Amino acid sequence: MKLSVKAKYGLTACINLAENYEKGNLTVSQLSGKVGTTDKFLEQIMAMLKKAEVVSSTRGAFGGYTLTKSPKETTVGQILRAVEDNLQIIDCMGAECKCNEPCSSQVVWVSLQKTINDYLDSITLDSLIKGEK
Amino acid sequence: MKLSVKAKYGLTACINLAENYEKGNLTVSQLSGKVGTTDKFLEQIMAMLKKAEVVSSTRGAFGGYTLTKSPKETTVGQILRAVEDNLQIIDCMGAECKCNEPCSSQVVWVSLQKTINDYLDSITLDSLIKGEK
DNA sequence: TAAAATCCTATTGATTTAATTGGAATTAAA
DNA sequence: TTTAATTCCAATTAAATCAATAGGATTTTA
Repeated sequence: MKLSVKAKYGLTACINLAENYEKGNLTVSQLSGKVGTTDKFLEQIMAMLKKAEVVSSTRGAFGGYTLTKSPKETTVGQILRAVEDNLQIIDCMGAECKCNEPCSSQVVWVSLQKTINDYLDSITLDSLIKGEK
Repeated sequence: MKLSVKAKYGLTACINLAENYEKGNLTVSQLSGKVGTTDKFLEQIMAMLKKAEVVSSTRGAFGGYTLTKSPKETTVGQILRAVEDNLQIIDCMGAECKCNEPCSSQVVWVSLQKTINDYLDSITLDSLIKGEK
């Protein structure tokens, strides 16, 4: 049950955007330097964050990305769900389950999923950049 | 962040062993029928569970598998860690982290890891087969 | 009009997953 | 003592996913 590097790069990028929230835009190439990946790969990750409305962009020269909402209102859960296929831990969880019979372990997947989402939604970017637990 | 099918097959197998705990052994081929996979694939999963001492085996004719400890003492966390590479959600988490600087998001990975493990260790096989939440 | 930037889409190489295959070793019963 | 049933061990493979690379189109400011 590994998180992909998109989670790591996406969260790190958003932490940088949070630190810069009052100051304005950051470009992909500014962010990729901080994050430690290529512009082209981070572009794709930023596109996912934008689609989920976690970040907003302005195009053209002097453009870049900002957080859509303030660091206090942006949670780690919002970010990770945007870049990690909704953080879904298993396919077999709802009506789309292909099991013959309702499987006895499904209650575990459903409750674990909720535990993960609730926990990650309890962490805001603001708390992270202020170094709170 | 998907669980593999080993998690699903492994947990389902263990639930079946829990239901049979007073009655004795179950063979791989009995279990694979319940679980919905092939004998040969389930064999590999049972080997992982055995290595982690979640299950015990007896070889030869009339052999098979049982839970090492009672359903009350066996947790879902023990099972999933056995078959899912210790449930480790990201490589970059301890001394082995390859980051230049200690990354600002590491606190999230460490605390999420603990949240997942603690939650899954709070669920016993006994509670599952009795249908408790 | 030129430079800087996001946006869009396709391809690729490496890794991981989910099996499949073929047998060796062990044990109980006939 | 042989046979059938079973776990144990190790290698291979096909398909899927991941992480990146590539090439350009579009938009905006100076």
